[in-house]
Amino acid sequence: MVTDQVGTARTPGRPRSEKAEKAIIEATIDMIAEGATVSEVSIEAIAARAGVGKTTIYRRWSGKEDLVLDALASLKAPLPALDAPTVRENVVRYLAAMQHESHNRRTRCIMNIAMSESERFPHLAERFREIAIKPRREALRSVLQQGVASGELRPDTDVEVAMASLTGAMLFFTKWRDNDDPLPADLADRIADQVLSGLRP
Amino acid sequence: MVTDQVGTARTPGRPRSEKAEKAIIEATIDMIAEGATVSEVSIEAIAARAGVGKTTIYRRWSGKEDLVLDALASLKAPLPALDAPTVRENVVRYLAAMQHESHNRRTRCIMNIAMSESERFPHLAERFREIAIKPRREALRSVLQQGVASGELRPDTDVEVAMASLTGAMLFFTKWRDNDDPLPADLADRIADQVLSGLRP
DNA sequence: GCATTGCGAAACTACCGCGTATCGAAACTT
DNA sequence: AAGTTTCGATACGCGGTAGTTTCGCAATGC
Repeated sequence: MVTDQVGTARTPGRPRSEKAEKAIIEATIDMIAEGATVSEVSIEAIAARAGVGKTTIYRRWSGKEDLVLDALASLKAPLPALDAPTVRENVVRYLAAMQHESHNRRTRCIMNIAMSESERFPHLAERFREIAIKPRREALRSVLQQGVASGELRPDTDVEVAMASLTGAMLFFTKWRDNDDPLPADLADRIADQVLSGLRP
Repeated sequence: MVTDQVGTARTPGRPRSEKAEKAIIEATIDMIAEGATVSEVSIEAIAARAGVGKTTIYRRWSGKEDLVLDALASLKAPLPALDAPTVRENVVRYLAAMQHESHNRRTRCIMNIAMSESERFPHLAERFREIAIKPRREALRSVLQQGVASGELRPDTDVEVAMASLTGAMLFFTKWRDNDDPLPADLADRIADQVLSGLRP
């Protein structure tokens, strides 16, 4: 946004506070991560939580959607390294990362929006998948496709269905399990092994 | 609520309109099915849509949450008949029903609440799983357990992981596919076959 | 007929969020 | 020192919703 062009004359007057800007974005992300809908997050609440005047928000963003969009752009999901020699090991890493990050603040934020707001804020949701979802899917897709190419997976494997089975299973556990028991530590292994080996004898 | 005790003296005055009551519940369900959050559904909007005065609503329910709870209780999800001879066929029926009902009004309502509101309205979400989710899960669990007992599935099958892989995969397609292409008609078969057979050669 | 209760509509108070405007103070450039 | 811009705080008008009350009318039992 603000380009501190080196050597160029700075604008006169008090410079905008980076600290305030960060506090605003942090507050926004926090509230969404805590389960608030985009509709429910109010500019007033963000301002209060960030210890900032509303003016400071409106000076930077035109409205709520604009702010949320910027806040989301600041979320960069680190991908796990999928460079293990076997497909199984890479899949386990991927699933374990999913499980581990299901407690993460940013990840919860991502999940909440991706799952709930796609109908109400299609523009937001789309941009959002581009940033947070797509890279991960493509990494997993690549792992599976290489597995097919190398013969480690069956040649007639439907990669899309395989991805859905693996990630869908982990999502199922992390988001919709009935009880509140902690998930088993080896859940990623169990899902990977069972999907890879199948259910039939 | 109202107990028309047979033989007992009816209360004097005009009886409450069943038609109005149904219209109110229908309106509530419709709005949630169309993607509205519980927070976003307003009593005023419900009254307007049902062609009813607000008084008529407050005379019956104490508030929004109370009303939504009753509305949800009226949703009875019909289970597909899982009496086919093979596990595969029963699984396909189950998944096909999921896919088919992903367009259904009531089902969308169920999904929206189960996925989005669990953190904000835990009481609501819990009662809700009891009504709508649990019976289905148990039906599928039973199918898989019988498959293990009969030897059609491996004896070391992890039934919970298997359920997650199957239903998670279908959910993945019906709720989070990237594009808007129609889903393949044989999606249920493909998921079932691949999860049953596994990915390995 | 009369009392009682429910009906839809409307008005009412109370509250909350939006987006704007204004304030005195603070942080910069020149 | 003068001028400019941002700061946080506060107040404003507007619109929307909650929940209550009042109105005139409809439906029932006695």
